[in-house]
Amino acid sequence: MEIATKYEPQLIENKWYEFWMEHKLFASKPNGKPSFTVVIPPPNVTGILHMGHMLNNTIQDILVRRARMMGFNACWVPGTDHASIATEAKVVGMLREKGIDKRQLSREEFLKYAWEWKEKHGGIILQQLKKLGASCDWDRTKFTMDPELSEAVIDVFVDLYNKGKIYRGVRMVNWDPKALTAVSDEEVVYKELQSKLYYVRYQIEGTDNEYVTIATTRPETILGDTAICMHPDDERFKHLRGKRAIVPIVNRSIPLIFDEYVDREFGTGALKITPAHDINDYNLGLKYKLDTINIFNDNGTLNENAQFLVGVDRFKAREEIIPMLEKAGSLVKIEDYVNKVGFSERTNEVIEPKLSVQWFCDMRALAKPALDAVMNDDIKFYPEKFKNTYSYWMENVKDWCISRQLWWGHRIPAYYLPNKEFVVAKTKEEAFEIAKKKYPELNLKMEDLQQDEDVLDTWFSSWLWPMSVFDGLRHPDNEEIKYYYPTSVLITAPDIIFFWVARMIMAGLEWRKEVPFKHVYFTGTVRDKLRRKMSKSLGNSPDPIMLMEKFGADGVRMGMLLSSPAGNDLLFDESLCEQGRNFSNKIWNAFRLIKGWQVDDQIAQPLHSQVAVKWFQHRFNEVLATINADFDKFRISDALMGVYKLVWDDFCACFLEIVKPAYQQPIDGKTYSEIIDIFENLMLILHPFMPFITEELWHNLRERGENESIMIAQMPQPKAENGADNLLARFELTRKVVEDVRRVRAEKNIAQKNAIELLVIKQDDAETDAEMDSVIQKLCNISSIQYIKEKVSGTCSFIEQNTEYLIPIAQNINVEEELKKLNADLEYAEKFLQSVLKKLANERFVSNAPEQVVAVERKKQSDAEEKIKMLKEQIANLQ
RNA sequence: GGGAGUUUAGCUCAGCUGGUUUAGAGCGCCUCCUUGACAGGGAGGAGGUCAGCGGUCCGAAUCCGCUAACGCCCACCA
Repeated sequence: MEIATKYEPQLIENKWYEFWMEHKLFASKPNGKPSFTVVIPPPNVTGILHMGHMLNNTIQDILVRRARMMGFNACWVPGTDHASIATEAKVVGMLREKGIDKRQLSREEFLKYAWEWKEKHGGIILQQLKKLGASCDWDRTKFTMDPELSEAVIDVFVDLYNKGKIYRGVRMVNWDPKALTAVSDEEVVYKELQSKLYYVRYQIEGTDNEYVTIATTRPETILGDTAICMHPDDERFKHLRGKRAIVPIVNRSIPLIFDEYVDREFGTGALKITPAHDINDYNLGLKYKLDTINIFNDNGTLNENAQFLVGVDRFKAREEIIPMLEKAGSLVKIEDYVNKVGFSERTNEVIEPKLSVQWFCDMRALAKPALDAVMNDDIKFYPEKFKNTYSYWMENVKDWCISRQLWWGHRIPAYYLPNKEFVVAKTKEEAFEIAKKKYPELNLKMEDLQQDEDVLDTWFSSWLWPMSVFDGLRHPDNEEIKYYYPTSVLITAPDIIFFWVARMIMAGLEWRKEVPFKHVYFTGTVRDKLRRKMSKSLGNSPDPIMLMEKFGADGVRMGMLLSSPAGNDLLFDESLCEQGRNFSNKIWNAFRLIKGWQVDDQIAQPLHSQVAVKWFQHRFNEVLATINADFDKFRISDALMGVYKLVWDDFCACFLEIVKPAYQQPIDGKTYSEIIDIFENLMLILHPFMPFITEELWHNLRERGENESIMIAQMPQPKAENGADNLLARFELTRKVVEDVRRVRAEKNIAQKNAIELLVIKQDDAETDAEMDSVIQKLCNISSIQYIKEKVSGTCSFIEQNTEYLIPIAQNINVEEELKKLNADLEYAEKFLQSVLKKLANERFVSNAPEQVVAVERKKQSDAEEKIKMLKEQIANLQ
């Protein structure tokens, strides 16, 4: 059989993915087995795959594949999120390119375009996930705006409203003047900006040249000022009590008020108050019953209320008002100033605090049980530190602004009546019935009901995701939700802990009285080598599809994992994928080697192969136990590294080198079949990490049925076997001896192909180990191992576990070099002995430390003394 | 301003309740090897006073304080 010398992932990845799909190996239905459920964090429906998704979904796939092989009924539910703001922005942009203005369209027309766009571009990301090997049950693919899921959203809204947890209110909200919608507090990101602090003086009413000077970063809002505020204890302003000031330019008379809110140290100690455009000013406005003058249009331009600069954008107005202030003699000075400005996460537009009527959800009662669930570990966070972040937010949770002034999303089921009242109901018909009963005097007709124009925040549907994908809200007793919920683990990024994780927990407890998942694994942020976040605008994010074409999906999966402990940022570098690809190739070639051997059943199994097989089985169990422990702690990178080293170092570099038959010689049948078993086990434990290559090789190892797949094969479990520790320890010593021999070979330039002799100094009563000797002989190309009683000349030597090994060499010994080496060893040993003696000489150590620890030190001492003695003898012999 | 972190080899990180660790891994680096699985390889090797200072202890990378540097999260400072 001809096998390519290099592993070519392109040739097999599609083949196996199709095979898995065809045989419905990802599909899950409730059955008698225990369930292992994961719901995908739904990516934006119009999004494309980025490195964060790669990391996140690789981890999910590993856990799901492993669970499946461990006998669980594994179900990974895929889907997408409608992402109202992001998607609507994309659609608006697309329409603009076509020369269509959203404002010219009716709601229905716009939504038609939006759905068309969604059908065309939606779900690309799910196709991309298939390249990665994601074993999602695709038949279950959900979209947050699917009819059933939408119905659940509306049900939940109505339910919360009826419970009094949803209310409508005038509030200062974060307004995005670009998206023309309110956004929640969590969707605002604050950035430091280099800006200016403007000092402006306001004339005191009724005086000629008495002024009060304020400092502001937003002089354009002066046009909406309705007061000036100072600290009540500030001596500088005592004389101004009860007076009024004149707003420059607009010449409005406003009161001077005194409140402890003002920081006397800042600026001049006097603060201008614009209740319509600043949250703090708004609160002061409420307290002192100030006028509220809204000077901005929704798009951030000034309106008629401003009287001046009408129609000018807020930032342009900020520039243009300066000469006006100067002309009025009001501008005192301008200073450079660094402050923090809120930006919309979605559009990167500067947020404008805006007073408006919005829908809110009261979070306090919902938060309490959700906080407890995490604090008492009903839900475990990995890493644990996120418990703190979570508890702080939950304890200080604020009401959630859930309305968005958009069209793409779930429309709020509130219906307004001619009398300005409204009713909330699932459908217009139901609302009509309720309204008729409530207001019989209105003689309502169906057309009189006007549905609220707003849609709900995207997260108001995502927080139901673990329930709604199983239709658990509309039909709480259906088989699916009872079987799959709560889900097993959620894999997500820490930046959506409040947006999503916290709210899912609240929703789960509110509507199912049960947590939505038992474990939450927070991945790190994927950054580039310079620690910069990967982003489209920086252009520092590699295209995952290209990466997979270059290194293979298995290689990229491994690359993603190699350096990503939970919660730590991952500094992504292509070279990690290269390492993954190299590993694929290493495995491929190990397979190639084995498949290239001729098998001869007539040959007896050599001792060294017998030992190697036994050793490897023990070693496999040992490593597998640590891998399982790593998985229990969600230390997935460590688990992968464990498999990596087992395959590369133990299997390829050590095991195969022992059992390898001589060139062009056949291998005995027993060893061969044992190697196949071992290789198969390695493929099994590696499969969750590298699904494609393992499936390919698993099929090539032996005859398989048409429907067989490694995906549904059974994962090996570590077996405790007698004598394992002893064998492993003996083998460790053997490996050290092998290394020593190789070092001597390297130092003396003796090629591996030239056989050498090994002499071992042993006392009469000392035991020998023929099994391990056979391994040493094989690995080091040693013609014979002889036991002797005394040192002979013309040899190089080394010491392991107080046994001296000698290698006769043909060439003359370089005494000087040899002495130098021995003296270095001696020095090291003596220093070591000294440190041990120092410890033992300390009476308090001997009396206070546990006996065991002291015994260990004593053993160290005698070993070191023995070694020093031998080294000294060697040195004496040379001189 | 508050909170929670991080700081260990050139790079990325392990090191769990202090004692077989005069500190480990992967990658990188250096030297040599390489017509017999794999140069995407093999063998060997060099790299660290565990950020700094102080304390507790018989014993500290590990526990406690302070200092410094760097992320992160939260917060209404004009």
